[in-house]
Amino acid sequence: MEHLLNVYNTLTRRKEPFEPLRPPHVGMYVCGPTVYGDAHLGHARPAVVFDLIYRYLSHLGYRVRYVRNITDVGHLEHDSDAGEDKVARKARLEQLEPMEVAQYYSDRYHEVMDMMNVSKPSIEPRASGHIIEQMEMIKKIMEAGYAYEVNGSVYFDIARYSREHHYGILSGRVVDDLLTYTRELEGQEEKRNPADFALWKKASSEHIMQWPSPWSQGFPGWHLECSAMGTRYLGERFDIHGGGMDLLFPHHESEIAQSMAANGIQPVKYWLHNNMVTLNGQKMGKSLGNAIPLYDVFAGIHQLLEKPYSPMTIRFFILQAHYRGTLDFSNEALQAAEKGLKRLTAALSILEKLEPAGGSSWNPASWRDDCYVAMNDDFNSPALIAQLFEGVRMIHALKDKKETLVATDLETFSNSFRTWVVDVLGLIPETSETHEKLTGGLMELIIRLRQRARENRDFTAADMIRDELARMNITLRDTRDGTDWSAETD
RNA sequence: GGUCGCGUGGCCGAGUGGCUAGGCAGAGGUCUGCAAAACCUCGUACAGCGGUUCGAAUCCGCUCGCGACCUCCA
Repeated sequence: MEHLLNVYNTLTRRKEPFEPLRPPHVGMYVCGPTVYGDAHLGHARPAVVFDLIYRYLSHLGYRVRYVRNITDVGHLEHDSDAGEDKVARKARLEQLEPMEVAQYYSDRYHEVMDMMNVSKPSIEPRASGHIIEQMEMIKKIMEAGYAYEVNGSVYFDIARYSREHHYGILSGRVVDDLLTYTRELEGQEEKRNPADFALWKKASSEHIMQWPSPWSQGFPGWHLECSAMGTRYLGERFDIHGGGMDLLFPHHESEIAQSMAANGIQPVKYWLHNNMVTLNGQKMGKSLGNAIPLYDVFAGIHQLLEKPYSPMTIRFFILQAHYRGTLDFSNEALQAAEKGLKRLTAALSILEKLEPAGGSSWNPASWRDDCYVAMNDDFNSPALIAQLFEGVRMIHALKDKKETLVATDLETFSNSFRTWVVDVLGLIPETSETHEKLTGGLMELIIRLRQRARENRDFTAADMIRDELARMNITLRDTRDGTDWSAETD
């Protein structure tokens, strides 16, 4: 497995050669959605980004176990009703079982992810299904002396932990600052220190989701589920942990602390974080009313959208930016992405029809190598896409016979181009095979009829065919050697 | 206030010491019944001010602007 993949590790704040702990296996854990609402544009980013990483690692030959959790318990609504679970709160409002809500939004999440061709994780564990693992971890942390119980709730003891370990190793926080930071919040009086976080919370009587435990009838703290499920499925130490930058502190920082306390080992070798999404230069947030649900994006029914944007357009748009930079959504930018994607996928079908020549005028292997150079530099998908557009130019040049490739070179180029676009970037015109075959046959017939009309200089008929097809979003292009067609795929 | 990051041509977005990123939009041209596509050519950008250097968008400092996190938001 000779390659030179470098990844930016948040833990060390630098790019490092990627060397898995147990090659060829790679364990990757990514923080998934909290299922109490529909996924919006902000959720699309980590899903697509870590899908890219998963696909690329697999492409390199690694056997990746990709774990992405579903949080269906434990998130507290702190702004209004103190100590109430987000899922529970929504459930009460809609008079549904909490699990019904979680199931509904899980299904909706999966649906939009499928539409964007986001690969399913190898394992998708639910927090509510791993209460036992979480309680076991709390016990270990308590036995090690890093947690204390107050009134049925268990808190992680930051001050104690900081004596032997570095709380802040990931986020760059200074513990002394955290400990002296005296911002008063409700329900803090039980903690020895404001920086301490809950491992287990005693549930109030109206709290719907609760489980029995040695400490109280209650529910686990939020940071715990990822530590417990990551350990369960990937081991005490695994390769990659991903998520949004907003989770860096306190969530991921606390995960490290919990695992260190329970298992005595740094749980993750490479921490990868995707940057945030903005809309028209503005932070995206529910309170600002600009967190557009993906369903609305695909349907184009939001005020801020001029038109619908297809799932593939959103995917492509996300991939056109590097994952560690902020990404700004705007109509102008999305429309540019839409056209660029169209050009890229159109090249894919031209590629299939190319004929080999007697000689090669250039070397596709070096083109392919440049693609690897791009991706090996911390998954630089925008650089890869730039390289693919060079490939598009070449495809057109080959079609026009301005460049040539012998059969073996053409195969190399064709396979490589297709692999990058379809397998690694996951950009795929979503049509079924039989459907494609039928359409192809029909289109061939229509084009032949129109060609006959043109030969008879019956341009009225010829244009009518083209215009009617255009109304069905099918575009005809007359070229020197026949007529091409393409259809919108959204 | 603390920690971290960012500011690139009309828009988006790579690049991190010398060599055209790329996409979209725009202009001109080739092709063409028309159209569309494709192809060719064209903008000489890097927040501001200093400094280091033979040479800086790229390193250093300051200023301005933007953003993330600071108890549960991807």
